[in-house]
Amino acid sequence: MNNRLKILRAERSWSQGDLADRLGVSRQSVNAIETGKYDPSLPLAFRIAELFGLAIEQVFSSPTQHQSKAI
Amino acid sequence: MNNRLKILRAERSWSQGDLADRLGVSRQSVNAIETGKYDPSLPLAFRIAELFGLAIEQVFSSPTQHQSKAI
DNA sequence: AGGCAATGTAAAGCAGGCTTGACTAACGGG
DNA sequence: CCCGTTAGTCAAGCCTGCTTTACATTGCCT
Repeated sequence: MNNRLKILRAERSWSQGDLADRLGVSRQSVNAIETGKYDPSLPLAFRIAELFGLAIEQVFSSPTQHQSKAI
Repeated sequence: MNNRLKILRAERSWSQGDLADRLGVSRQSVNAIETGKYDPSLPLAFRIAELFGLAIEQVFSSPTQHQSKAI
């Protein structure tokens, strides 16, 4: 499960701690999700998508889905 | 976290066991998700959405999002 | 050099997702 | 009436998401 969290966060110049506060989770959770240690729960995935104003599919990509190679 | 799993499943005339097989989880997991006992993991939510050809947001609705009252 | 912010990482523990196995109840078909 | 299918539920156990605390590293600023 890849995700664009690090990019979206960097676009807004937020630290991992900033993002964690906005999501109501710990900084370590944000770091673990960004570095692919584990996947967020579905409710947290919803909060993340809402925070960035995107659909879940635009933030996270299932490994079973094929990726578009270019933007 | 509400979901339309039961409706989507009924539209296809699948039993909980059928759906569980297609998703690669147990029948009890499907039942628990349908009856709101717990939320699926994000990877499972992706598999569910893909199986029905819908976006995750079209299957699950975050409690923080306001629902449309009619279809 | 020393201090601070940001990131990465680890250990221990709690909460929640998911499994298997089993039991119950409702239903329709022989 | 019995049988098979479906659905709901419970219990025990395992694995994963998430927490807190803590430490190491890098880079920037005085």
